[in-house]
Amino acid sequence: MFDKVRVRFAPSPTGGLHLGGVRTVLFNYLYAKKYNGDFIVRIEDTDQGRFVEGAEKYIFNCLDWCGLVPDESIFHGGPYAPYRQSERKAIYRQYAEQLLKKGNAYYAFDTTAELEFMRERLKSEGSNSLQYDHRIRMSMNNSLRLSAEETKGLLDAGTPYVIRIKVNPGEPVSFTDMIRGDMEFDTNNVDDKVLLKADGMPTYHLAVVVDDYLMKISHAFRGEEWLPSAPVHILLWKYLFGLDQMPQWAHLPLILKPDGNGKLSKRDGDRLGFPVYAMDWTDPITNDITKGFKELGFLPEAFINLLAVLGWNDGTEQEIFSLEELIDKFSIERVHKGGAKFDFEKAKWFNHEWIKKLGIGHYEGRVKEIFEKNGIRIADDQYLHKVMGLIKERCVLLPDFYTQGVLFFEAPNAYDEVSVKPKWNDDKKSYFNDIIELFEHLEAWDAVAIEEAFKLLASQKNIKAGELQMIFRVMLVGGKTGPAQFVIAETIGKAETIKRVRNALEVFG
RNA sequence: GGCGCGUUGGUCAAGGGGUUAAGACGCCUCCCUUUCACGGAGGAAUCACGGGUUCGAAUCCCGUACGUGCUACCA
Repeated sequence: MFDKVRVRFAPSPTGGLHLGGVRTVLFNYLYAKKYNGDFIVRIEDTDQGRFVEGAEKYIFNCLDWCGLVPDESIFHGGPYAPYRQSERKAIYRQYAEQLLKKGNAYYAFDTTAELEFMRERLKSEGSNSLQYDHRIRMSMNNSLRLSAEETKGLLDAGTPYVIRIKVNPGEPVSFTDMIRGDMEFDTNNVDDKVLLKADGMPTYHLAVVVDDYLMKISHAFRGEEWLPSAPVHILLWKYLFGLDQMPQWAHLPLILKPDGNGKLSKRDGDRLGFPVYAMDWTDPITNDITKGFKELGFLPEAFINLLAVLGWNDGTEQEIFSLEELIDKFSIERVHKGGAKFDFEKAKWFNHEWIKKLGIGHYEGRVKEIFEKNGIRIADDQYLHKVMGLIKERCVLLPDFYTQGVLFFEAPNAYDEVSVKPKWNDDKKSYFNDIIELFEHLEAWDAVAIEEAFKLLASQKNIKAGELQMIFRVMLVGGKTGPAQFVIAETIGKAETIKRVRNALEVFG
């Protein structure tokens, strides 16, 4: 039926790109690439009222950062252009008219007020259904109830109208969802959805079906929130192109907020202190910035990984997957049916793992930027590289390289005196005065040699080396943190080590 | 309210009639290290509930509860 796997991601350019959105892209992408298929990005901007400046470009930046490169899109071109629905407006009308002609759709002239009135009436009658459907359409202002002349008259007079699908009650609708299995719907409670709006733009329902057909989409994976309107799409496929042309569906589970219940939203992230968007999003009107995973210091490899295993696993104990491995191992059938709560702690764990796993070169540039943003000029890239190697296993997010690594660039300006004071005495003071001299004459300046000299002097002076080491550490970095103190000394160099010991000596008295 | 979808530790989850019900995150204890982290060894903690079916149910069926999604000329 389809000679090639073709999937699409169809975002609306209305703001930041949500975690759930990225995961939807990811699952589509993985499936397509697994079968050497195409990944298409189509912009669903049929609601001009919600259009947000800059959102399009932003979405592609996010995809780019994630490494999920489209084969066809508004920016990548392709044989089925245009890929922006607002530019395809005329196409949809054609199909709406075809539906009209076949009797599967009708004109509706009801005003907003009339629709509201209808719902009020239904509510007061105690009806369970407030929908515009077969139960009430013959009492509404549409071409089904009106005579042909009346309809023509309204049309000729330029009366605003929409085109609605005519859903026949009792018509069987079913499809096989690749995740949920066989699905059946009762068209008795499917409403006559608007297909073409008064402004001539299609609604999502018409647009997806038409574009999926025209763009030869073979598999359509989308969020679970679309399940209730799936029967409308199936019907449209049936009326317009035939069910044998329809893509295979899969409805992905939702990503839920970590506390309580409900779909994860931007607000939850703000409230709980973690990002929900892939990258920083600046609202063009309010200029409010919403934090993204990237800017918080996530690696794209980790971001992709954590999203992939939220609702999917390969059945083994493996948790760390590269994009290539995911393409190899992904199977849509193994995606869960139930939603998953997002756990930021686990998300950070993935990033930690990827920082350790990846070569420093993968993120060195970003770390350098972070240092410079914090006012530390990196004159020597080699040195930064070396420092990063020393601290990478203790960094969870990229900015941790700064907090863990500043000590290699700047002497401490405060000391953990609470730890040092109880152990500080004249013997120790003289020890450190002597060690300075010893260091100055040390030939080889490496961790092993430094440690040997350090311990030798300790035993000569009959002081426990352990206590001295702690103090030495505080002298070098200000607190009880960081890698092995002799390694620090080696790295910052002889002159700097001596300088820091001298400084500390003055403070400790 | 109606309709849909779902429900294995706190979280992610394996498992699909017979298991001591994996593993991971987080938490706790210990070891390593006189720092922190990494690493290692342990620990606490689970099949929503009620009925069936069956020799046997986390697994199959039916209810109930709970959650969630949709119910727009938004996607």
